[in-house]
Amino acid sequence: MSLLSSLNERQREAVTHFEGPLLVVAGAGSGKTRVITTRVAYLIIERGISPSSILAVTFTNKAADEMRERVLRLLSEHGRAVERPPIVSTFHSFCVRLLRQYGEPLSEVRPGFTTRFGICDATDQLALIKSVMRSLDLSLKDFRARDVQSAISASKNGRGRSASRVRGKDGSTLLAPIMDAYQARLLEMNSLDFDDLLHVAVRLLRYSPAVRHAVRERFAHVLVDEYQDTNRAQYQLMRLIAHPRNNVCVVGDEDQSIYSWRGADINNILGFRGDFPAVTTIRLEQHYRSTRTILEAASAVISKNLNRHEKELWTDRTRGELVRLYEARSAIGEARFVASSVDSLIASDPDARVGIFFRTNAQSRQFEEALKATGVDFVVLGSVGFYQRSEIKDLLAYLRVAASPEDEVSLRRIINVPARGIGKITMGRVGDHATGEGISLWAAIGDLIRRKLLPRRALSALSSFQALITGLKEAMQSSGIEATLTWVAEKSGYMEMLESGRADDTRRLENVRELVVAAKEADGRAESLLAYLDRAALLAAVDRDPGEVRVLLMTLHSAKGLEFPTVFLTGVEEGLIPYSRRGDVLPEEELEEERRLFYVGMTRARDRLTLTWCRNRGRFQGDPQNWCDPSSFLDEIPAGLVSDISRSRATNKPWRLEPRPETERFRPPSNPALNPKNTVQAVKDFFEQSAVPSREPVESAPAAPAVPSGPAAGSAAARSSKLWGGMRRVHSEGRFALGSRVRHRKFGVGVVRRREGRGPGTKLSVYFKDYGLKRLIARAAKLEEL
DNA sequence: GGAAGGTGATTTTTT
DNA sequence: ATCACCTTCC
Repeated sequence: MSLLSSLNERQREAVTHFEGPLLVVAGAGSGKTRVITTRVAYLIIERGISPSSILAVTFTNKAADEMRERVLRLLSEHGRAVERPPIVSTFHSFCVRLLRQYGEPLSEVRPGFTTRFGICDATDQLALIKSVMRSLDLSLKDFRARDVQSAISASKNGRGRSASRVRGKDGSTLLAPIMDAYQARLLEMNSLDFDDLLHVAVRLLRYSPAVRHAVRERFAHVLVDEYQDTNRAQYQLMRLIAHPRNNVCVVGDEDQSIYSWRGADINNILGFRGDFPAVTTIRLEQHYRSTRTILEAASAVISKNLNRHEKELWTDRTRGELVRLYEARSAIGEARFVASSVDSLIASDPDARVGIFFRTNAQSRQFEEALKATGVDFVVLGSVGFYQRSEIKDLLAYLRVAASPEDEVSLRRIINVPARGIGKITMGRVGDHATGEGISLWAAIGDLIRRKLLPRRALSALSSFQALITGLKEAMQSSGIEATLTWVAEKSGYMEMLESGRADDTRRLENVRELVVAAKEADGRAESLLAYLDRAALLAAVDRDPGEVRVLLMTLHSAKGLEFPTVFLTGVEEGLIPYSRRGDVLPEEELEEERRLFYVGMTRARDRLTLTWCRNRGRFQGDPQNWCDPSSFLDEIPAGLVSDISRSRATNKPWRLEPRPETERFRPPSNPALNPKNTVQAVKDFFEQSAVPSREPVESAPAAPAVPSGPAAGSAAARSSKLWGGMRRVHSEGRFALGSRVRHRKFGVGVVRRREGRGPGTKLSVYFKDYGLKRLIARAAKLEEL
């Protein structure tokens, strides 16, 4: 069978275009990935391009893996075995390879740079920012490290937007000094953060003619998937590599651009023609995925965006079922509805695959619990990534420190984990010494020990740490990754800490075991330690393989690029805008991005799409600011395409709380002529004129005993009504019979109501008469039986 | 000085 | 759930 036979005419054009720039505007479900993979195979088979001189970049490791696999399958189907396959990778991992292989000349312009640089991931970055802020005598209370982090990223990507958010109480902007110090620290420890990977790669290509030449010689064709999500640095990189042949093929869809907060610049796609005047543009407008109903509903939503090319997707698929709407009373009700629907669906259809989408990772928990209760097998993509979990990062940090002791972030991370007597004060002194002598922390430790400049106790603690790392280095020389890892987990006392710890550490122990398995696999591939650490740093949770499981939970962001016969798009009230932005006025740009996100979610569905929401969500229940109603984007879908809203029986009961008055909600002006800048002003005026919705006290308390007494109504404390008696869960050293009375040092007398597990770390649910319903007690409680 | 316990605040999306 | 910061105990 010919490579091209299953393609439509437009797709074939895109595949067979040979030299010169090519822009493929590929709407959702128009066969984008198929075009790009077939094109790679076509270039190799029909045009005789050497596989290894083709570079294809995507945004996620998952997409890269899939593309690589599909290309190789196509090649083998057409009887073409390849020794050196095309390079299919993410921008970031491509940059790492580039810098490790060709990076040497950079040491001339970037002092201290070597090709053994470390990678500073988001968590490391946050830790480093906090450490920098402390050394600048800035309290974390005055500035939020997260804000600084996004401001640094925004600034590196040429967007000053969030810089203004970083202000002290006096209104001063202190971003510049923090950034300078942060960048200096990265340089000192020869580390690159995610943004740097891109920028430094660009810098390398600009600086070194030899490298530039070599890379351009190497890659005859460059292909970029999800082009609408490229930021400036990625764009520059692409141009630098493709120049001067400009054999560059970009495939994208501005309607699916959902990463502007990461610096993705929609103008890269809207303005591609300006940069490559000779470009051939091909539009893929035939939609293969969804039923006509789903496609029309999604198109109706996205057509409200102003900042886009007119584009009309069409399909010859049948109308199919209406888009279903479901309103639950609470988040739990929503989750139960989804779970029971999924349950009956997969019971009746053995081939059913279901995607459950939500806006934020935190929202997945309710669905996990409901699915578990129903007995449905599922996999959660994302949430806290395996390689981001603290126990995993801790152990990898040991390896990093041994591989390069200058890695200050990793050093600080593990120097006192498990606790070995090196506290804040000692570390402060070590830090001062390092700064004073102009040496690294690791060198400072050695120096302090040699010259005996600290109290004896601190010195001996530091010495034992130093000995541990030295021992680790030796272990690393002589054995594989798995053995090294096991060695350090034992010798550092880390395993002991987890094993002797509380009940909630069993999960961590399992994770450590999983890490050891991963290390074993890396050994099996004869991977170097450095390569292993690179991969761990760049691997997001989303990239884990779901295997054969048919029900997948994920955020809308990680849903891009996937498709499911059945999709539940949840939490659509307020048009998906997350809690933290509720009540904020979104600038038009951000509103459009929310709409694109909604669009991405809808167009993942092949046959069945259900939109769900609830009126009262999670811990914000009862807060008038967070009463929800399904408006915004839902209103934009023509009525003929959606079912009537169905509600749970509970929901049909009268509301305990009044819905939020309609007049207090801001609707962005829909006049296309309106300048975004004026819009901001219009928004301000709106809130000046109408009374700003206030956080008035809640009249009826949530379903619970009345509040006996408490702080002023309207405050956070009053909203959560925390002075009830209630069930506490405590981890206990001893075993207590159900119903027995116990005394807690602080909470007084309580009754054991439930017991989970046995032995040390037994979880007890204890009813204390006068304890606030604020949180579970996770630490071992000292209980005595009465 | 360090460790451990306790308290209140905070939480978008990802390489 | 996790973090910063405080108190208390050693």
